[in-house]
Amino acid sequence: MSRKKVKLTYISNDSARKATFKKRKKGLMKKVSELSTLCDVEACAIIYSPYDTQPEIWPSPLGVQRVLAKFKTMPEMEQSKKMVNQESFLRQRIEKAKEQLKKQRKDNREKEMTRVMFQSLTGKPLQGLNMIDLNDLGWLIDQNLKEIHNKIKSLNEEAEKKQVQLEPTGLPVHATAADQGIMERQPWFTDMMNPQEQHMGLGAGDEMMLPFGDQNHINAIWSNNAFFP
Amino acid sequence: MSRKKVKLTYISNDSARKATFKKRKKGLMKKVSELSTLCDVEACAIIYSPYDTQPEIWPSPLGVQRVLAKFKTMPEMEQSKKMVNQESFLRQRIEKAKEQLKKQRKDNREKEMTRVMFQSLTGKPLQGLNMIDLNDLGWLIDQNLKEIHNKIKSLNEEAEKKQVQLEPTGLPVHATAADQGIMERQPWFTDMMNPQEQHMGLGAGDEMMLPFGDQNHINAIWSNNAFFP
DNA sequence: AACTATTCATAATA
DNA sequence: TTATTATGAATAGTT
Repeated sequence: MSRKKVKLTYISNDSARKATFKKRKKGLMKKVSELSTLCDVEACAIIYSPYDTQPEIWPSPLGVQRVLAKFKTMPEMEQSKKMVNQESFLRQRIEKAKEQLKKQRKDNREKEMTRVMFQSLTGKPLQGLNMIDLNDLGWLIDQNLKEIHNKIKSLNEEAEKKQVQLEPTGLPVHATAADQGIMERQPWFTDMMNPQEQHMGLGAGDEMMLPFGDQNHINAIWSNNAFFP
Repeated sequence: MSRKKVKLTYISNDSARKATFKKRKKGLMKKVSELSTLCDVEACAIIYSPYDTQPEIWPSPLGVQRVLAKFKTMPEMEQSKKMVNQESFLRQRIEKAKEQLKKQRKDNREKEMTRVMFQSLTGKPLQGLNMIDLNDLGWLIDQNLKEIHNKIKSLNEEAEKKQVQLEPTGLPVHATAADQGIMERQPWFTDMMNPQEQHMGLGAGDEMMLPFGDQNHINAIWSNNAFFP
Protein backbone atom coordinates (compact mmCIF):
# COMPACT_ATOMS: atom_id res chain seq x y z
CA MET A 1 0.00 0.00 0.00
CA SER A 2 1.92 3.02 -1.18
CA ARG A 3 0.69 5.52 1.36
CA LYS A 4 2.38 8.59 0.05
CA LYS A 5 3.66 9.85 -3.23
CA VAL A 6 7.30 8.83 -3.34
CA LYS A 7 9.76 11.57 -2.52
CA LEU A 8 12.25 11.70 -5.34
CA THR A 9 15.35 11.66 -3.21
CA TYR A 10 18.07 9.26 -2.18
CA ILE A 11 16.73 6.39 -0.09
CA SER A 12 18.91 6.26 3.00
CA ASN A 13 17.53 2.98 4.35
CA ASP A 14 19.84 0.32 2.92
CA SER A 15 17.41 -2.54 2.55
CA ALA A 16 14.63 -0.33 1.25
CA ARG A 17 17.03 1.13 -1.30
CA LYS A 18 18.12 -2.30 -2.46
CA ALA A 19 14.52 -3.51 -2.74
CA THR A 20 13.52 -0.43 -4.69
CA PHE A 21 16.56 -0.78 -6.90
CA LYS A 22 15.74 -4.35 -7.79
CA LYS A 23 12.12 -3.57 -8.55
CA ARG A 24 12.81 -0.46 -10.57
CA LYS A 25 15.72 -1.94 -12.48
CA LYS A 26 13.49 -4.77 -13.57
CA GLY A 27 10.75 -2.35 -14.57
CA LEU A 28 13.22 -0.18 -16.44
CA MET A 29 14.68 -3.05 -18.41
CA LYS A 30 11.18 -4.10 -19.33
CA LYS A 31 10.44 -0.60 -20.57
CA VAL A 32 13.56 -0.49 -22.72
CA SER A 33 12.71 -3.85 -24.19
CA GLU A 34 9.14 -2.79 -24.94
CA LEU A 35 10.17 0.48 -26.50
CA SER A 36 12.59 -1.32 -28.73
CA THR A 37 10.00 -3.88 -29.76
CA LEU A 38 7.07 -1.52 -30.23
CA CYS A 39 8.92 1.13 -32.18
CA ASP A 40 11.79 -0.86 -33.66
CA VAL A 41 14.52 1.46 -32.46
CA GLU A 42 18.07 0.73 -31.37
CA ALA A 43 18.51 1.38 -27.71
CA CYS A 44 20.66 0.27 -24.85
CA ALA A 45 20.86 0.71 -21.12
CA ILE A 46 23.69 0.20 -18.68
CA ILE A 47 23.31 0.28 -14.91
CA TYR A 48 26.13 -0.01 -12.42
CA SER A 49 25.16 -0.86 -8.90
CA PRO A 50 26.96 -1.73 -5.67
CA TYR A 51 24.92 -4.96 -5.58
CA ASP A 52 26.67 -6.56 -8.51
CA THR A 53 30.21 -6.47 -9.74
CA GLN A 54 28.95 -6.48 -13.31
CA PRO A 55 26.70 -3.82 -14.76
CA GLU A 56 23.19 -4.73 -15.76
CA ILE A 57 22.83 -4.12 -19.44
CA TRP A 58 20.27 -4.32 -22.18
CA PRO A 59 19.86 -5.85 -24.71
CA SER A 60 23.11 -7.83 -24.83
CA PRO A 61 26.85 -7.14 -24.81
CA LEU A 62 26.91 -7.11 -28.58
CA GLY A 63 23.83 -4.95 -28.78
CA VAL A 64 25.32 -2.48 -26.36
CA GLN A 65 28.63 -2.47 -28.23
CA ARG A 66 26.82 -1.75 -31.46
CA VAL A 67 24.92 1.20 -30.05
CA LEU A 68 28.00 2.50 -28.30
CA ALA A 69 30.09 2.31 -31.44
CA LYS A 70 27.49 4.40 -33.23
CA PHE A 71 27.48 6.88 -30.42
CA LYS A 72 31.26 7.13 -30.25
CA THR A 73 31.62 8.01 -33.91
CA MET A 74 29.67 11.19 -33.31
CA PRO A 75 31.47 14.45 -32.56
CA GLU A 76 30.87 15.68 -29.03
CA MET A 77 29.02 18.77 -30.23
CA GLU A 78 26.59 16.68 -32.19
CA GLN A 79 26.05 14.41 -29.21
CA SER A 80 24.85 17.28 -27.10
CA LYS A 81 22.25 18.54 -29.51
CA LYS A 82 19.12 16.47 -29.00
CA MET A 83 20.09 15.31 -25.58
CA VAL A 84 17.76 14.96 -22.63
CA ASN A 85 19.94 15.94 -19.74
CA GLN A 86 19.10 16.08 -16.08
CA GLU A 87 18.59 19.83 -16.11
CA SER A 88 16.13 20.03 -18.97
CA PHE A 89 14.37 17.01 -17.59
CA LEU A 90 13.88 18.63 -14.21
CA ARG A 91 12.84 21.84 -15.89
CA GLN A 92 10.04 19.94 -17.60
CA ARG A 93 8.88 18.41 -14.36
CA ILE A 94 8.83 21.77 -12.61
CA GLU A 95 6.83 23.22 -15.47
CA LYS A 96 4.28 20.47 -15.18
CA ALA A 97 4.03 20.86 -11.42
CA LYS A 98 3.41 24.57 -11.87
CA GLU A 99 0.58 23.84 -14.28
CA GLN A 100 -1.03 21.48 -11.81
CA LEU A 101 -0.65 24.05 -9.06
CA LYS A 102 -2.35 26.66 -11.18
CA LYS A 103 -5.30 24.39 -11.84
CA GLN A 104 -5.54 23.45 -8.20
CA ARG A 105 -5.52 27.08 -7.13
CA LYS A 106 -8.35 27.84 -9.53
CA ASP A 107 -10.32 24.97 -8.04
CA ASN A 108 -9.55 26.07 -4.50
CA ARG A 109 -10.55 29.59 -5.32
CA GLU A 110 -13.90 28.52 -6.70
CA LYS A 111 -14.57 26.30 -3.70
CA GLU A 112 -13.64 29.07 -1.31
CA MET A 113 -15.91 31.62 -2.97
CA THR A 114 -18.73 29.08 -2.95
CA ARG A 115 -18.24 28.68 0.77
CA VAL A 116 -18.33 32.46 1.24
CA MET A 117 -21.48 32.65 -0.84
CA PHE A 118 -23.29 30.07 1.28
CA GLN A 119 -22.11 31.69 4.50
CA SER A 120 -23.53 34.93 3.22
CA LEU A 121 -26.82 33.21 2.42
CA THR A 122 -27.09 32.08 6.07
CA GLY A 123 -26.95 35.72 7.13
CA LYS A 124 -23.27 36.08 7.96
CA PRO A 125 -21.95 39.46 6.78
CA LEU A 126 -19.27 39.56 4.09
CA GLN A 127 -16.11 40.58 5.93
CA GLY A 128 -12.51 40.93 4.87
CA LEU A 129 -13.22 40.65 1.15
CA ASN A 130 -11.30 42.87 -1.20
CA MET A 131 -12.41 44.08 -4.59
CA ILE A 132 -11.08 41.02 -6.38
CA ASP A 133 -12.85 38.66 -4.00
CA LEU A 134 -16.09 40.55 -4.42
CA ASN A 135 -15.73 40.48 -8.16
CA ASP A 136 -15.24 36.73 -8.22
CA LEU A 137 -18.07 36.29 -5.77
CA GLY A 138 -20.34 38.31 -8.01
CA TRP A 139 -19.40 36.20 -10.98
CA LEU A 140 -20.10 33.04 -9.03
CA ILE A 141 -23.50 34.32 -7.91
CA ASP A 142 -24.35 35.25 -11.47
CA GLN A 143 -23.47 31.75 -12.58
CA ASN A 144 -25.71 30.23 -9.97
CA LEU A 145 -28.59 32.56 -10.77
CA LYS A 146 -28.19 31.71 -14.39
CA GLU A 147 -28.40 28.00 -13.61
CA ILE A 148 -31.48 28.54 -11.48
CA HIS A 149 -33.10 30.56 -14.23
CA ASN A 150 -32.45 27.88 -16.80
CA LYS A 151 -33.88 25.25 -14.51
CA ILE A 152 -37.01 27.28 -13.90
CA LYS A 153 -37.38 27.94 -17.59
CA SER A 154 -37.20 24.28 -18.54
CA LEU A 155 -39.61 23.37 -15.75
CA ASN A 156 -42.05 25.98 -16.99
CA GLU A 157 -41.76 24.73 -20.53
CA GLU A 158 -42.54 21.24 -19.37
CA ALA A 159 -45.48 22.44 -17.30
CA GLU A 160 -46.76 24.42 -20.27
CA LYS A 161 -46.76 21.32 -22.44
CA LYS A 162 -48.79 19.40 -19.89
CA GLN A 163 -51.12 22.34 -19.42
CA VAL A 164 -51.75 22.45 -23.13
CA GLN A 165 -52.47 18.76 -23.15
CA LEU A 166 -54.94 19.08 -20.28
CA GLU A 167 -56.73 22.27 -21.39
CA PRO A 168 -56.05 22.80 -25.07
CA THR A 169 -58.04 26.07 -25.08
CA GLY A 170 -56.73 27.53 -21.79
CA LEU A 171 -54.07 30.20 -21.36
CA PRO A 172 -50.47 28.95 -21.38
CA VAL A 173 -48.49 29.16 -18.14
CA HIS A 174 -45.99 32.02 -18.04
CA ALA A 175 -42.75 32.49 -16.20
CA THR A 176 -43.32 32.85 -12.49
CA ALA A 177 -42.74 35.99 -10.48
CA ALA A 178 -39.72 34.38 -8.84
CA ASP A 179 -38.18 33.77 -12.24
CA GLN A 180 -38.76 37.36 -13.27
CA GLY A 181 -37.09 38.59 -10.12
CA ILE A 182 -34.04 36.50 -10.82
CA MET A 183 -33.90 37.78 -14.35
CA GLU A 184 -33.90 41.36 -13.15
CA ARG A 185 -31.36 40.77 -10.47
CA GLN A 186 -28.92 38.82 -12.57
CA PRO A 187 -26.85 41.62 -14.10
CA TRP A 188 -26.63 44.09 -11.22
CA PHE A 189 -23.73 42.50 -9.34
CA THR A 190 -21.54 42.11 -12.38
CA ASP A 191 -22.30 45.64 -13.51
CA MET A 192 -21.48 47.11 -10.16
CA MET A 193 -18.20 45.27 -9.85
CA ASN A 194 -17.10 45.68 -13.46
CA PRO A 195 -18.26 49.15 -14.52
CA GLN A 196 -15.63 49.24 -17.24
CA GLU A 197 -16.40 45.83 -18.75
CA GLN A 198 -18.88 45.27 -21.51
CA HIS A 199 -21.71 43.21 -20.11
CA MET A 200 -21.97 39.82 -21.66
CA GLY A 201 -25.29 38.39 -22.71
CA LEU A 202 -26.76 35.23 -21.26
CA GLY A 203 -26.04 33.04 -24.25
CA ALA A 204 -22.58 34.39 -24.99
CA GLY A 205 -20.77 31.28 -23.76
CA ASP A 206 -19.08 33.12 -20.90
CA GLU A 207 -19.96 30.30 -18.57
CA MET A 208 -16.93 28.43 -19.82
CA MET A 209 -14.42 30.99 -18.65
CA LEU A 210 -13.79 31.17 -14.94
CA PRO A 211 -12.50 34.55 -13.87
CA PHE A 212 -10.49 33.11 -10.98
CA GLY A 213 -6.81 33.99 -11.28
CA ASP A 214 -3.70 32.09 -10.27
CA GLN A 215 -3.65 33.41 -6.73
CA ASN A 216 -5.97 32.75 -3.84
CA HIS A 217 -6.59 36.03 -2.11
CA ILE A 218 -8.24 34.62 0.93
CA ASN A 219 -5.81 31.82 1.68
CA ALA A 220 -2.73 33.96 1.47
CA ILE A 221 -0.64 31.10 2.84
CA TRP A 222 -0.47 29.69 -0.66
CA SER A 223 0.04 32.93 -2.46
CA ASN A 224 3.30 33.61 -0.69
CA ASN A 225 4.93 30.28 -1.36
CA ALA A 226 8.47 31.11 -2.38
CA PHE A 227 8.79 28.00 -4.55
CA PHE A 228 6.21 29.25 -7.00
CA PRO A 229 6.79 32.91 -7.76
CA MET B 1 -8.86 5.08 -22.58
CA SER B 2 -6.59 2.11 -23.09
CA ARG B 3 -9.22 -0.39 -24.01
CA LYS B 4 -7.06 -3.45 -24.31
CA LYS B 5 -3.84 -4.71 -22.86
CA VAL B 6 -1.19 -3.56 -25.28
CA LYS B 7 0.08 -6.21 -27.66
CA LEU B 8 3.83 -6.29 -27.37
CA THR B 9 4.60 -6.18 -31.04
CA TYR B 10 5.80 -3.75 -33.65
CA ILE B 11 3.34 -0.92 -34.23
CA SER B 12 2.79 -0.78 -37.96
CA ASN B 13 0.78 2.45 -37.99
CA ASP B 14 3.38 5.16 -38.52
CA SER B 15 1.81 8.01 -36.57
CA ALA B 16 0.72 5.75 -33.74
CA ARG B 17 4.24 4.35 -33.54
CA LYS B 18 5.77 7.80 -33.41
CA ALA B 19 3.32 8.96 -30.74
CA THR B 20 3.99 5.87 -28.67
CA PHE B 21 7.70 6.30 -29.13
CA LYS B 22 7.65 9.87 -27.86
CA LYS B 23 5.56 9.02 -24.83
CA ARG B 24 7.49 5.95 -23.90
CA LYS B 25 10.88 7.52 -24.46
CA LYS B 26 9.92 10.30 -22.10
CA GLY B 27 8.65 7.80 -19.54
CA LEU B 28 11.78 5.73 -19.88
CA MET B 29 14.11 8.66 -19.38
CA LYS B 30 12.14 9.61 -16.32
CA LYS B 31 12.56 6.10 -14.96
CA VAL B 32 16.31 6.12 -15.50
CA SER B 33 16.57 9.47 -13.79
CA GLU B 34 14.51 8.30 -10.84
CA LEU B 35 16.43 5.09 -10.44
CA SER B 36 19.67 6.99 -10.45
CA THR B 37 18.42 9.48 -7.89
CA LEU B 38 16.67 7.04 -5.58
CA CYS B 39 19.42 4.47 -5.44
CA ASP B 40 22.48 6.54 -6.30
CA VAL B 41 23.70 4.29 -9.07
CA GLU B 42 25.51 5.12 -12.26
CA ALA B 43 23.34 4.45 -15.26
CA CYS B 44 22.93 5.60 -18.79
CA ALA B 45 20.56 5.09 -21.66
CA ILE B 46 20.94 5.67 -25.37
CA ILE B 47 18.12 5.53 -27.86
CA TYR B 48 18.45 5.89 -31.62
CA SER B 49 15.33 6.65 -33.53
CA PRO B 50 14.42 7.51 -37.09
CA TYR B 51 12.78 10.69 -35.77
CA ASP B 52 15.98 12.39 -34.79
CA THR B 53 19.44 12.38 -36.30
CA GLN B 54 20.93 12.45 -32.82
CA PRO B 55 20.36 9.74 -30.25
CA GLU B 56 18.46 10.56 -27.12
CA ILE B 57 20.72 9.96 -24.19
CA TRP B 58 20.71 10.10 -20.44
CA PRO B 59 22.05 11.70 -18.29
CA SER B 60 24.47 13.77 -20.40
CA PRO B 61 27.20 13.19 -22.96
CA LEU B 62 29.83 13.20 -20.26
CA GLY B 63 27.77 10.96 -18.02
CA VAL B 64 27.31 8.52 -20.86
CA GLN B 65 30.99 8.62 -21.74
CA ARG B 66 31.90 7.89 -18.15
CA VAL B 67 29.65 4.86 -17.93
CA LEU B 68 30.74 3.65 -21.34
CA ALA B 69 34.40 3.93 -20.46
CA LYS B 70 33.81 1.79 -17.40
CA PHE B 71 31.96 -0.73 -19.51
CA LYS B 72 34.61 -0.89 -22.20
CA THR B 73 37.39 -1.72 -19.78
CA MET B 74 35.65 -4.95 -18.94
CA PRO B 75 36.55 -8.17 -20.75
CA GLU B 76 33.73 -9.46 -22.94
CA MET B 77 33.32 -12.60 -20.87
CA GLU B 78 32.81 -10.58 -17.71
CA GLN B 79 30.31 -8.38 -19.50
CA SER B 80 28.12 -11.32 -20.28
CA LYS B 81 27.91 -12.64 -16.75
CA LYS B 82 25.25 -10.63 -14.98
CA MET B 83 23.57 -9.48 -18.11
CA VAL B 84 19.87 -9.20 -18.72
CA ASN B 85 19.56 -10.04 -22.35
CA GLN B 86 16.48 -10.31 -24.46
CA GLU B 87 16.36 -14.07 -24.16
CA SER B 88 16.50 -14.28 -20.38
CA PHE B 89 14.08 -11.38 -20.18
CA LEU B 90 11.53 -13.14 -22.34
CA ARG B 91 12.13 -16.34 -20.39
CA GLN B 92 11.13 -14.50 -17.22
CA ARG B 93 7.98 -13.12 -18.80
CA ILE B 94 6.96 -16.56 -20.06
CA GLU B 95 7.55 -17.96 -16.60
CA LYS B 96 5.31 -15.33 -15.09
CA ALA B 97 2.59 -15.91 -17.67
CA LYS B 98 2.71 -19.62 -16.87
CA GLU B 99 2.24 -18.86 -13.18
CA GLN B 100 -0.80 -16.75 -13.92
CA LEU B 101 -2.20 -19.45 -16.15
CA LYS B 102 -1.76 -21.99 -13.39
CA LYS B 103 -3.67 -19.83 -10.93
CA GLN B 104 -6.39 -19.19 -13.44
CA ARG B 105 -6.77 -22.88 -14.18
CA LYS B 106 -7.13 -23.61 -10.51
CA ASP B 107 -9.85 -20.98 -10.29
CA ASN B 108 -11.58 -22.30 -13.38
CA ARG B 109 -11.40 -25.82 -12.08
CA GLU B 110 -13.05 -24.88 -8.81
CA LYS B 111 -15.79 -22.94 -10.57
CA GLU B 112 -16.44 -25.83 -12.94
CA MET B 113 -16.68 -28.37 -10.14
CA THR B 114 -19.02 -26.05 -8.27
CA ARG B 115 -21.23 -25.92 -11.33
CA VAL B 116 -21.20 -29.72 -11.59
CA MET B 117 -22.09 -29.97 -7.93
CA PHE B 118 -25.10 -27.70 -8.26
CA GLN B 119 -26.23 -29.48 -11.42
CA SER B 120 -26.05 -32.72 -9.49
CA LEU B 121 -28.11 -31.19 -6.68
CA THR B 122 -30.86 -30.38 -9.17
CA GLY B 123 -31.11 -34.05 -10.01
CA LYS B 124 -28.96 -34.21 -13.12
CA PRO B 125 -26.82 -37.38 -13.12
CA LEU B 126 -23.02 -37.09 -12.99
CA GLN B 127 -21.88 -37.99 -16.47
CA GLY B 128 -18.50 -38.01 -18.11
CA LEU B 129 -16.55 -37.53 -14.91
CA ASN B 130 -13.33 -39.43 -14.46
CA MET B 131 -11.73 -40.44 -11.18
CA ILE B 132 -9.87 -37.15 -10.82
CA ASP B 133 -13.02 -35.12 -11.40
CA LEU B 134 -14.90 -37.19 -8.86
CA ASN B 135 -12.13 -36.80 -6.36
CA ASP B 136 -12.12 -33.02 -6.70
CA LEU B 137 -15.91 -32.97 -6.57
CA GLY B 138 -15.80 -34.98 -3.36
CA TRP B 139 -13.35 -32.54 -1.86
CA LEU B 140 -15.52 -29.62 -2.86
CA ILE B 141 -18.61 -31.21 -1.35
CA ASP B 142 -16.74 -31.94 1.85
CA GLN B 143 -15.71 -28.29 2.02
CA ASN B 144 -19.28 -27.16 1.61
CA LEU B 145 -20.60 -29.61 4.17
CA LYS B 146 -17.93 -28.43 6.56
CA GLU B 147 -19.03 -24.84 6.06
CA ILE B 148 -22.64 -25.79 6.60
CA HIS B 149 -21.76 -27.68 9.74
CA ASN B 150 -19.84 -24.73 11.13
CA LYS B 151 -22.73 -22.44 10.39
CA ILE B 152 -25.20 -24.76 12.11
CA LYS B 153 -22.89 -25.10 15.06
CA SER B 154 -22.56 -21.39 15.57
CA LEU B 155 -26.30 -20.90 15.16
CA ASN B 156 -26.94 -23.59 17.77
CA GLU B 157 -24.50 -22.02 20.15
CA GLU B 158 -26.28 -18.72 19.77
CA ALA B 159 -29.68 -20.35 20.23
CA GLU B 160 -28.39 -22.15 23.33
CA LYS B 161 -27.32 -18.87 24.90
CA LYS B 162 -30.75 -17.37 24.35
CA GLN B 163 -32.42 -20.54 25.61
CA VAL B 164 -30.40 -20.39 28.82
CA GLN B 165 -31.36 -16.78 29.24
CA LEU B 166 -35.07 -17.53 28.80
CA GLU B 167 -35.26 -20.76 30.88
CA PRO B 168 -32.21 -20.89 33.11
CA THR B 169 -33.25 -24.32 34.53
CA GLY B 170 -34.29 -25.98 31.24
CA LEU B 171 -32.26 -28.43 29.17
CA PRO B 172 -29.78 -26.88 26.74
CA VAL B 173 -30.45 -27.21 23.04
CA HIS B 174 -28.29 -29.82 21.33
CA ALA B 175 -27.10 -30.17 17.77
CA THR B 176 -30.03 -30.91 15.46
CA ALA B 177 -30.60 -34.17 13.64
CA ALA B 178 -29.73 -32.46 10.37
CA ASP B 179 -26.40 -31.43 11.76
CA GLN B 180 -25.69 -34.97 12.97
CA GLY B 181 -26.46 -36.32 9.54
CA ILE B 182 -24.03 -33.95 7.97
CA MET B 183 -21.38 -34.90 10.44
CA GLU B 184 -21.82 -38.58 9.65
CA ARG B 185 -21.85 -38.04 5.93
CA GLN B 186 -18.86 -35.77 5.78
CA PRO B 187 -16.03 -38.32 5.58
CA TRP B 188 -17.51 -40.98 3.31
CA PHE B 189 -16.91 -39.32 -0.01
CA THR B 190 -13.32 -38.49 0.70
CA ASP B 191 -12.68 -41.97 2.05
CA MET B 192 -14.19 -43.61 -0.96
CA MET B 193 -12.24 -41.53 -3.42
CA ASN B 194 -8.96 -41.59 -1.50
CA PRO B 195 -8.74 -45.02 0.07
CA GLN B 196 -4.99 -44.75 0.39
CA GLU B 197 -4.91 -41.30 1.97
CA GLN B 198 -4.94 -40.65 5.65
CA HIS B 199 -8.18 -38.95 6.59
CA MET B 200 -7.66 -35.45 7.88
CA GLY B 201 -9.60 -34.16 10.87
CA LEU B 202 -11.98 -31.26 10.68
CA GLY B 203 -9.66 -28.80 12.38
CA ALA B 204 -6.50 -29.81 10.57
CA GLY B 205 -6.37 -26.71 8.40
CA ASP B 206 -6.82 -28.64 5.17
CA GLU B 207 -9.36 -26.09 4.00
CA MET B 208 -6.49 -23.91 2.87
CA MET B 209 -5.14 -26.38 0.37
CA LEU B 210 -7.10 -26.80 -2.85
CA PRO B 211 -6.54 -30.16 -4.46
CA PHE B 212 -7.15 -28.84 -7.95
CA GLY B 213 -4.21 -29.52 -10.20
CA ASP B 214 -2.74 -27.53 -13.07
CA GLN B 215 -4.99 -29.05 -15.67
CA ASN B 216 -8.69 -28.77 -16.25
CA HIS B 217 -9.97 -32.19 -17.01
CA ILE B 218 -13.39 -31.15 -18.15
CA ASN B 219 -12.41 -28.27 -20.38
CA ALA B 220 -9.85 -30.22 -22.35
CA ILE B 221 -9.57 -27.32 -24.76
CA TRP B 222 -7.14 -25.65 -22.37
CA SER B 223 -5.26 -28.75 -21.41
CA ASN B 224 -4.08 -29.32 -24.94
CA ASN B 225 -2.80 -25.83 -25.60
CA ALA B 226 0.49 -26.34 -27.34
CA PHE B 227 1.91 -23.09 -26.01
CA PHE B 228 1.89 -24.31 -22.44
CA PRO B 229 3.17 -27.84 -22.32
C1' DA C 1 9.27 -13.07 -1.99
C1' DA C 2 4.25 -12.16 -2.19
C1' DC C 3 0.55 -9.12 -1.64
C1' DT C 4 -2.52 -4.75 -2.36
C1' DA C 5 -3.53 -0.04 -2.24
C1' DT C 6 -2.02 3.54 -4.54
C1' DT C 7 0.45 6.22 -7.78
C1' DC C 8 2.03 6.40 -12.36
C1' DA C 9 2.25 5.61 -17.40
C1' DT C 10 0.01 5.65 -21.39
C1' DA C 11 -3.48 3.96 -25.34
C1' DA C 12 -7.25 5.67 -27.16
C1' DT C 13 -9.74 9.56 -28.07
C1' DA C 14 -11.19 14.46 -28.82
C1' DT D 1 -0.14 18.31 -32.66
C1' DT D 2 -1.53 18.72 -27.74
C1' DA D 3 -4.92 17.63 -24.11
C1' DT D 4 -7.85 14.59 -21.77
C1' DT D 5 -9.29 10.49 -19.52
C1' DA D 6 -10.04 5.69 -18.62
C1' DT D 7 -7.40 1.85 -18.01
C1' DG D 8 -3.38 -1.06 -17.51
C1' DA D 9 1.12 -1.23 -15.28
C1' DA D 10 4.53 -0.20 -11.76
C1' DT D 11 5.60 -0.13 -7.30
C1' DA D 12 5.83 1.53 -1.88
C1' DG D 13 4.79 -0.24 2.11
C1' DT D 14 3.73 -4.32 4.40
C1' DT D 15 3.52 -9.35 5.58
